Amino acid sequence: MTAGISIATDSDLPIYRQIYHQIRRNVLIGELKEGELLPSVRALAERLVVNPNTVARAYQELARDGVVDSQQGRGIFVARVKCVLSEEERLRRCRIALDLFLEEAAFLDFTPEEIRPLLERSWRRFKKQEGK
Amino acid sequence: MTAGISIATDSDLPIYRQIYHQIRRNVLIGELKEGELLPSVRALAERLVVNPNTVARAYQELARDGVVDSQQGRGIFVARVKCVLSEEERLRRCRIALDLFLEEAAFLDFTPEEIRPLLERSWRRFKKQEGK
Amino acid sequence: MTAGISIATDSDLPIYRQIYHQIRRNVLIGELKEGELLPSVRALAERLVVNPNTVARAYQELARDGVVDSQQGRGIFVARVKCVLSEEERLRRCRIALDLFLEEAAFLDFTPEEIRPLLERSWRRFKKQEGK
Amino acid sequence: MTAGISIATDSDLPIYRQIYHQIRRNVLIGELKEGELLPSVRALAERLVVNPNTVARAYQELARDGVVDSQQGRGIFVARVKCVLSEEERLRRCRIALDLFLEEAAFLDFTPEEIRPLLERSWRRFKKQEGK
DNA sequence: GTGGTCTAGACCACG
DNA sequence: GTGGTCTAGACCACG
Repeated sequence: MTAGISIATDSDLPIYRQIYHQIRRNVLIGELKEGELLPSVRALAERLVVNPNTVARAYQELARDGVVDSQQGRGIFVARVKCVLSEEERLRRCRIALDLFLEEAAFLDFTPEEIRPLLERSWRRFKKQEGK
Repeated sequence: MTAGISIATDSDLPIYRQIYHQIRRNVLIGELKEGELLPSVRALAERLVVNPNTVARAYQELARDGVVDSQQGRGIFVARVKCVLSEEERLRRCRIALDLFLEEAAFLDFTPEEIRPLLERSWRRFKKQEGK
Repeated sequence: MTAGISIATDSDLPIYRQIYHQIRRNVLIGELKEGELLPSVRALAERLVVNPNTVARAYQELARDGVVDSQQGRGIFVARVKCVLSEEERLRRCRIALDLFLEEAAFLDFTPEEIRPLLERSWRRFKKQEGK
Repeated sequence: MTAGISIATDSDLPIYRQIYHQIRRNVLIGELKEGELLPSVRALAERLVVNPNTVARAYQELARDGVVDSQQGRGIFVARVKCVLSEEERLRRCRIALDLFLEEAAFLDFTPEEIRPLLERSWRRFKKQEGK
């Protein structure tokens, strides 16, 4: 299901990154199941009212990151089994992402005590991931 | 102390944003103290081997975000009083940052159980902020 | 409509701030409607006979203040939803602006009685804003 | 009395303009009376912990605008009888100042209804001016 | 000395 | 086509 994808014109992320993240997120929370067929580039572009090249680029990066599998002439399928990065790389990237978040939270004057409940709530959405 | 600032030319963040984040982080963890004088635009530009305009832009954004005070003819000082955003905006931005982090963590196959210790450790660095 | 923008080279405000204020004002009085496309950086620069960087800087500050949305590769659109500042900050800034005005008015030997009608007349232009 | 003068390091106004405005304001609200002797450049510079040149410049502009009267060797006195500008110029400058204020207020999402009480309160300070 | 503004012009990212 | 980044370098305002 890609029905939930929406473009925020005021985002600082380029459109293709917004599409990338929303599809990746839907895969990660189990909204999009492994093997599921994604809409064609043209179909999704039409629905989101964006340039087909933009959708194509999002799909391309999703394929590069192993989130989807593009099968010539058949379509684009949810692939995502598991992350192929080395332990070291996984940890490194996780720390970078975590640091960015904490810096922003600190800038916004959030304390750990305030963040904890936000975190708990958001985590629930990703829990489906846990069993894997 | 701004000795730790370093530029990654291969980063997806522009140079001025890298400088911005590194200084902001140092202020938020208390590495740079309120009232402290930052290196001059020219001095930092020379050290980082970037154009003075690039450093000036980073300083400028730090100033508009209330992290530093820029004083014509004197220099740039650490300011950081508190966030001027509305509750609504603070929460909105925190959620965006949190979602970005969690999606990345999920993509990297981290489970909440694995993230928790990383989080606890990283928080400590920002705890100095808490008393405010 | 941005036809009315004009640059005073003898002003104490820098060019990019003049552009900033004139566009912001047009948005606030409803002359520029939400969603409307602004002239491109290059087009406006040519019209005003200033460097494109100068226009870009004005647009950039308008974007960070939520007055416009900048969309990579598409253009810049009128956004203006609402102010994201805290009550405290809104009040603080309003007072600063008010004090500046009243001091100038007093310097010019205006009495409250003289100012009142000027104020009433000028307010009408911003009234469109009120329903929001 | 110039005891109330204070420098805000985080202001976007240069120091000499801050001094200028604070003295001018004190004269306009009657805090500083006509004929009163102001502190010497050196004395005020020492008190405010700023460069004497900075104070000198503020005094110079106050003299140019007819707010103070610098008497060689005797000192600097509050002059201020009345504004010497033409009707046309007074009105023009008042309108510019008013427009700047209203634009800022509108940007901050203030409505005329909210501004009115702020205005009434601030006006009281300048009422001493009224009888002139 | 300090930071702020502006120009000219290159090059890239996005759609 | 669009906006975003960066450099090089001039010149000004401030202290």
